[in-house]
Amino acid sequence: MVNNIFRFNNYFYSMLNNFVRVRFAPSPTGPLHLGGVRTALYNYLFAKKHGGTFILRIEDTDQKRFIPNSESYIIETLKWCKIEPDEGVGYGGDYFPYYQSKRHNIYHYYIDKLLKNGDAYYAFDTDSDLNKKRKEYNDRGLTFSYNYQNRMSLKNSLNMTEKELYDQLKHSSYVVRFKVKPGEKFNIYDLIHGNIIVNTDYLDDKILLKSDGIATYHLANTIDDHLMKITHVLRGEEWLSSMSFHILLYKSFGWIPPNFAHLPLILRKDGKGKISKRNVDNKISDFPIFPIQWKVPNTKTIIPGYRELGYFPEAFVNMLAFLGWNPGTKNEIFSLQELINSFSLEKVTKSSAYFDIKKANWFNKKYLNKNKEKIFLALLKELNKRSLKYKKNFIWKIIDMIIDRINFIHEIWEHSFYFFISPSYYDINFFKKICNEKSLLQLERLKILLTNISPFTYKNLKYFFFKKQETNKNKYEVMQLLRFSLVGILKGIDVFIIIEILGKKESKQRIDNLISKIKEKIRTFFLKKEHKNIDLH
RNA sequence: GGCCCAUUCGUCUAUUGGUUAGGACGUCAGGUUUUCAUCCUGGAAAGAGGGGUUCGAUUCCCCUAUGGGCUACCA
Repeated sequence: MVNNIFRFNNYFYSMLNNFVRVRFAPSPTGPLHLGGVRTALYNYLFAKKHGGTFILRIEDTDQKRFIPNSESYIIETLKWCKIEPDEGVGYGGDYFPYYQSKRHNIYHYYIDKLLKNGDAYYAFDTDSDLNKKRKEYNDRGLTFSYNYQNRMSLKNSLNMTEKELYDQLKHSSYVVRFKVKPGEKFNIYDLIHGNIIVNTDYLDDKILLKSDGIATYHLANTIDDHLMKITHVLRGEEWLSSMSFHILLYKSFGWIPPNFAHLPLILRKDGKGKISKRNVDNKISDFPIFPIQWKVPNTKTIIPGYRELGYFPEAFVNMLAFLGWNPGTKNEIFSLQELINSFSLEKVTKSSAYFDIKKANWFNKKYLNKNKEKIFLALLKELNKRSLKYKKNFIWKIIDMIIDRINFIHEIWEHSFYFFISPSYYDINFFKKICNEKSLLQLERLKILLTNISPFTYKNLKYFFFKKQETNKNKYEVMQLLRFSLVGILKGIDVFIIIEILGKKESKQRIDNLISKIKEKIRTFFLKKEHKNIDLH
């Protein structure tokens, strides 16, 4: 018989009372990655959607894996994304402390309860004891599991007299394990995955309290979620397997479990598992996985994040939201407020996703127009760097002409420099092609043509080039030469706009520059040739 | 190996028994731009496979395959 009791928990109750409390609970073991930020985002969106509270809790139960600066990294990331917590580490609240490392006495209080009611027991097996067992099982093609089948033959309080137990507790270190009752089948309900049938025969007796006296994630997490009145647990799918065990814990304490929603994972493109913060070190990932830059401790290495790479936080958040969730509309550009308004757990996908950096870039481009002020500042910075002074209006005019050609702010200079400075570099392939007398002649003619054009306006320039010069069969070539001398590459906006903006004098000067460059090249070429001839003799 | 989850164009996804299976990114072609990009128009592109249930399955069930998670005194 399947027990259906956990399907109807406090979900409807909490929704009806507009009382939603969710938590984002990372461990300080390094920087957050894409998946972590998305989990935080969904928690935030869900909380805001229901007028609830978004809590930040630091799960620092593993001292060995602690990495300094993780916490500040997490908070800075949430700030950058504009999804700040209402409560928790760095934000205060009535359910403090929000560090699990500061809640030892709480966990001990509750573990005693479990010990007393027989749902937990002491275990004294050492690492080497267990490793030996694992090897034994492995040699027989089996997997060792500390469970109901063999717990009675292991070193624990279940098969000790009171005196033996007393002596052991006095003299050796111990862990506390949860005692799973075998032979039970029940239903657990996940808001995204639906009903899942659990058979306790497959569960193992998980450790609740480590030998250093610190609670494991499982215990701490369960107690904290209850005590902090968390209504919905939104976390990564890697926790789905532990959910049944967590439900059992709630049951043991006599508590109503919160609602669970296990979010799909973000997978690596190479099909080798979920993304992890370690991917960056191994250079496995083909896309950046950190939201903001991470300074690797004890080294000088700095790994740039999306912020440093030029992504707007709004674009980053928009893109992340759509990776595993979809409102079903055709439009995909959503502000944070729009995301909040349309967010729902029912629309979260069940399956894992592969990340596509090209789509991320497209999202960023879509946010360029909303960040024009920042583009202006970036361009101004480039000009200041070169001690160039231009009127505001002029700079804005250039930005308006260039904005469609870029994806990121930092691309503005390479697409607009030619309005401010003469090209310092010529595209080598095209330059090679035009290193000849014919081009020189054409360039000289161009100069004369420009000299004669008056007034020097876009309209007039176009007229002279196309109408008056219609006998010229090499129009295309001439245009290329003109653009090349002005820009240095065969790219950029309408060449007549460029000339008009540059003016007659500057345009002619740039043609002259190219002429002398070509002459120089031809000269050195012949010199080399002569040397070769001499060498031959 | 065991347990669990998933499976629609290359990628993100829509569709909750009846659709010419829709959109977005990317890609390709054409147009505009005498360049390049933008932009516009159009094209190619998907229900993992096999069984059921049904008048009818992408949708429900089972099996297989594939991918993923968990299987730690890590979270």
